[in-house]
Amino acid sequence: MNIGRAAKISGVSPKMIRYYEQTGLIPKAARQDSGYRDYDDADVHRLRFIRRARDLGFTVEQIGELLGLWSDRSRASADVKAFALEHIERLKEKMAEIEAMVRTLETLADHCHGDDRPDCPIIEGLAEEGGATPRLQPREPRRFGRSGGQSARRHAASSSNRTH
Amino acid sequence: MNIGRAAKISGVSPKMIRYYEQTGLIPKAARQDSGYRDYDDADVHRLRFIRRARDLGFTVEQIGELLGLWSDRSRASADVKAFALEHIERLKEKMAEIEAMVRTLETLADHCHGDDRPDCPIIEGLAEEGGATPRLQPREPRRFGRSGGQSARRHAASSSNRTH
DNA sequence: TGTGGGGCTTCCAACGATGGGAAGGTCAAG
DNA sequence: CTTGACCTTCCCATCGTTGGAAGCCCCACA
Repeated sequence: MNIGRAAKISGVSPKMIRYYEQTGLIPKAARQDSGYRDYDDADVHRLRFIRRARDLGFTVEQIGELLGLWSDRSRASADVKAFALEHIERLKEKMAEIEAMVRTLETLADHCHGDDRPDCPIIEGLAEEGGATPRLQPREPRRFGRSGGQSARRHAASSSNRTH
Repeated sequence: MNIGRAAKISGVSPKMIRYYEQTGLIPKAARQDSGYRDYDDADVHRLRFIRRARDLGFTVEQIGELLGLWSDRSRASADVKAFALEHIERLKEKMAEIEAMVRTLETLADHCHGDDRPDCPIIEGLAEEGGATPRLQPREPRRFGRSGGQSARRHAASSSNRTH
């Protein structure tokens, strides 16, 4: 079947399928006479596996390991379990980080009148001269990107005139 | 003061300070005769503000808005509060997503013996033929990146011989 | 048989925030 | 004057994903 069909039934976009192939996560697809990639049920099965793993927050690199564990019929279930538990720990750390943010923000927001007067403990908390807070996470990227909004991307910030 | 000093006392790396300037988040820094960027206490104050906002999970774009709210002495505290509450909602959504992952993974892990036998409900859950699960989040990037491991990247997976 | 539209191909760029590093200028202490 | 720490600009990489351009392929319909 064509890549579009495989994409539809696996839930992985054609773009990503090509990307996974390119990076070596999946083997190079067979080709039809036309040059089109050709997928069978086993391929789609693997793609669905990948998609589920992504949905559970595994990185592509980790999915490579999971695929290895999947196809390794001699590996112990303990190996898989350890891998999963390790990942769960990472996820929980991430949750804890976000939870800390939420707690801080809610505390600030609780003290904010939220009326039409200008003084605001939220902004003051950010602007605060004293404590600095610089070593809360001295070397943690922490990122975790966006996720909610799927629409409205495009031309992010190219203006370069902000406080200017 | 030089950028290095400003970086140290604000907690924002020199790289990021230049990046923020380049993208217009902060105005162009003054320059010394040498061509070095020159920062005063107000600049550092703003950088610290930015850093705290980052630590609370705001994107650079949002921080631009926060800086606007900060310097706008006529805006209502309700505006700031609404902005913060909106952000809190996004964070909670993110937490909920991660929590769902954790729950799924823990369920799978609970059913896994974790011994030296090969059969493993975790892998089977990912490989599962039936339900598909494809429409749990039909169009959600969901990403949220890495966070724990900072070392070990490089040459991700270029082998292209995996299940091959 | 021609044609149109959709699918496929590859390649290149962008997103966001950050770090690494090269090539070169500046400064202060020895 | 040299040395080393700092600064400058510029480019590249990360990670997963999407968008788009230029060009080929395929099928259905007239």
